[in-house]
Amino acid sequence: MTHPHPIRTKEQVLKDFRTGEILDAARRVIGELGYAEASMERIAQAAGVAKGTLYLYFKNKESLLSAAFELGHAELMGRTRACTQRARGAKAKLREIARAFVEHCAEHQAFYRALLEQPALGPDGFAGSAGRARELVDEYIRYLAGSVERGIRAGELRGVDPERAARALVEILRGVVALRLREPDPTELTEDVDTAMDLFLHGVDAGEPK
Amino acid sequence: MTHPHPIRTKEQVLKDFRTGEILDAARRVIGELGYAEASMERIAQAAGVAKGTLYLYFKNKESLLSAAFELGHAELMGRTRACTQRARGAKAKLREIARAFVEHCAEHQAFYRALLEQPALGPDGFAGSAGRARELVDEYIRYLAGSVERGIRAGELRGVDPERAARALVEILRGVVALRLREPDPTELTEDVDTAMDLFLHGVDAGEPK
DNA sequence: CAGGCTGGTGACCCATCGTTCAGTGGGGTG
DNA sequence: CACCCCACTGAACGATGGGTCACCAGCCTG
Repeated sequence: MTHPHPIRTKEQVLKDFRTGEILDAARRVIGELGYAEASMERIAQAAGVAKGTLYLYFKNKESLLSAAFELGHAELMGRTRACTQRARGAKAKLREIARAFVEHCAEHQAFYRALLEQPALGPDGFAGSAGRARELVDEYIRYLAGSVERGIRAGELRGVDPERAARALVEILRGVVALRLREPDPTELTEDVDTAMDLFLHGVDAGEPK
Repeated sequence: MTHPHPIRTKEQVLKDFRTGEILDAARRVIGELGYAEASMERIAQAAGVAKGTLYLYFKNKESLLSAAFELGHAELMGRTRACTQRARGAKAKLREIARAFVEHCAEHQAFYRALLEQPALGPDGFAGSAGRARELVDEYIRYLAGSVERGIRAGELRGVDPERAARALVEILRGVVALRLREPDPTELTEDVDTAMDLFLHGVDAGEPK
């Protein structure tokens, strides 16, 4: 994504760099102030540029925010794919994925609150980038559903609807993240993830392990 | 709630009536347009009064919206309590509660999207009524946790953390509602609730029924 | 070094929204 | 019938925020 072609030097590189800086600033601002308070002015300030400069790199606010979502999504997907490859067995994979999800959300703080709220939002939600955000969430859920489905075929998980199960897992994790964001540091992250996975797995597990 | 005292006639009754009309209008507008688009102007329009009139009944936007949340919450709690009394056994109770929840959300359409999104919102979320909304959601969750706890003591449910389990259930149902609001009429409501409860119960059930 | 080109600037424009308040009209009272 | 009272109105106001554009400065070129 950073190197689509090894050609185009100088201006292009600089442009990409500035774009990245702005997107990072946007995520920071959204994370700290919440979506509603994330004005173009504040984002520009956080990025150390003037408001007008944002419009040299993005058509408007909506496209800037969409790009910010896209970036966060790409990072999460990368991490998730790594988990899938690293761990052995469907249950272990899902547990790793859950941990990665909660960690990723915690790292980017409240930025993901916005993303997590999105799937329920209405006609245009905020500004119109809701549509894209929903697609990204759906893509993530479909990816998890794939893991669930393979687990089912391997006989490791019960024969549930993979997509609904994946959605339920994401919703549960969303709840965990929401709670963790609200309260300073209630319990260890691992413990929260374990509890959530215990609840989830016994609704999906094919049977008692022994 | 409608009749705190049988005294105070005329003005008071009229005032209560207008207040109710405005709150209904507010819920309608929030439901149809989403929270971000729910301006005082639109709410006034929907209620058939002038914008200024709203300020005769509510101090400001925040208190109006808080009152609207309060109303919806009271309705949901009433329905939920009825379910708790009607059904026999923890699992049956929870199933009824789940159905009532999804139905109630469906009836008030997207209004509950806003409420459901709330728990994850940031410092002040929108306008500041987020704090109150969070409290209401928490109260609802605590109520469910009570049902779960009694189920555990009765040996009907596994010994999980009641509050976390209740939260997980609400989150799962939230996902169901979000999906139903997004797509016209994917499946029968009962089926969705059953699927969700199947996923949830097998994570809480004390053991195989046979 | 002169001149233009280009990325960056921030004051400005306009729309929107929450909130206010001087005015009004219709129903109740004497 | 005249008067007043007050619920209601909606124009107006200040604040805020997205988007624009005339201007500026630094650098490359000739």
